[in-house]
Amino acid sequence: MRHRGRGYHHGNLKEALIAAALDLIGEKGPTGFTFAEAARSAGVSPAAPYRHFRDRDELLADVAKRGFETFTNVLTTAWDEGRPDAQKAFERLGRAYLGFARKEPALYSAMFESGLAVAENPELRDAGDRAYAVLREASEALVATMPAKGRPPASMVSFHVWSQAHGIASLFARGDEGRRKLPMSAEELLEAAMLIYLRGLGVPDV
Amino acid sequence: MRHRGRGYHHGNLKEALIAAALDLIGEKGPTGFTFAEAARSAGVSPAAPYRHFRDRDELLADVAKRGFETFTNVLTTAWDEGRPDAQKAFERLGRAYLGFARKEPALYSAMFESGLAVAENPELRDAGDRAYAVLREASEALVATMPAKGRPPASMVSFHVWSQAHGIASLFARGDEGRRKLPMSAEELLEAAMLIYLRGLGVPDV
DNA sequence: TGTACATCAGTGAACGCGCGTTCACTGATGTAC
DNA sequence: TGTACATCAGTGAACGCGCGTTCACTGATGTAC
Repeated sequence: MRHRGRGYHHGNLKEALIAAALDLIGEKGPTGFTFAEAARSAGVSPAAPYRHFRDRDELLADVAKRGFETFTNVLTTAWDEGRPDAQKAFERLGRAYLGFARKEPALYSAMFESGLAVAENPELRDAGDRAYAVLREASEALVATMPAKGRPPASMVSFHVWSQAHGIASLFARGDEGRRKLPMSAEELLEAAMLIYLRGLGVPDV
Repeated sequence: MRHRGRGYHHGNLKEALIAAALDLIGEKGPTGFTFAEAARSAGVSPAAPYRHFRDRDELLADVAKRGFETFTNVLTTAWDEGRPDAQKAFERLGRAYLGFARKEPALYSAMFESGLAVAENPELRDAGDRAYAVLREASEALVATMPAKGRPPASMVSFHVWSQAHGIASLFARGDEGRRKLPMSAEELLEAAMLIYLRGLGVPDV
């Protein structure tokens, strides 16, 4: 874990490469970063990254995996086991979702717009599943506040929430130039959508 | 408009380049296509495209613009001026949205995931605005079926619908390997979301 | 504590490749008279 | 109708560039005895 001096050995190259990739993705999008440039900005020869990653895609997948892990943490914290009540926690969850997309555009695009075949990579898929599991858990808790009769399936609710949040994030809350203009904040838009949706579900006291 | 023979002059190179770009985008995503390859697959020297496009981005923008135009037509046809009633037409509109994303993944990704700064390009922005205008018009018609008291703003409704449809399209209905698995069809998911949302709005007879 | 040695994580030079772009050019087409 | 000429849309060779990747190598580190 030494960094100073930087003699022949870097000491922390793997992390440095991931950090560099993150910067580059932030600047040019997930397809715009190159292995060679990541090496250069880590101050290392172009052959060095091969000691840590088979190829460019493996590095990108690693970034996406960390993205999902961070995302899971952010969402879990926001959900906070549904305290003080499912609806309040749900609203926090939505804000946290957008906040992540906005503050970590590089991670978000590596996770959702990099063209990586998430389903083919077990580690990546698991990391993604764990993030989704938080939305799923929250949806279950929310559905449970409804009268047992006529409860919608929690899986459907979770997919609705996910795609609504993702749609708003990628159209209106992305951190780059692809963002569309909106006459309100993305957070307000999502919150309104969630309120209307929950009322439509018949969740009490919305 | 001659095509046969293909002597010294191609006769229709601009269109051929756009078609080639579309194929390449479909294969490798909007960032994966190159000017040179488009020229090659149009059967023309690498310098030829410069007679028709300033650079790669201008070609990409042209593809995206055509995408928005086609999209506008598809949505307009589906909406059919709200016949036979706003709700039925609205449902058709949603299906048409997903159908377009599914059938034309190359166009869809050029339009929404190419990293083009749509706002900076007037032609592109106008084309995008025209597509959005269809959603907006439909939202207005829908809102108009509600009692005047407590009508939600049509603009908000249109943004909700757009982002919900876009979220489902880009997570679950895309035509490439980035697609997530879903225990139902994307169309069913969107339709359910719209029904719940409309009920939440208080649209009568949902 | 010292030494020999295995292992690890870098180097740097080299390669082939495809891309974007420019250039002087040339064949085909359209038009004025 | 024919001819001269301007214009247009291509050619193909060339360039510099950065990338991905391989290779034999070497400096640093850790460990067995």
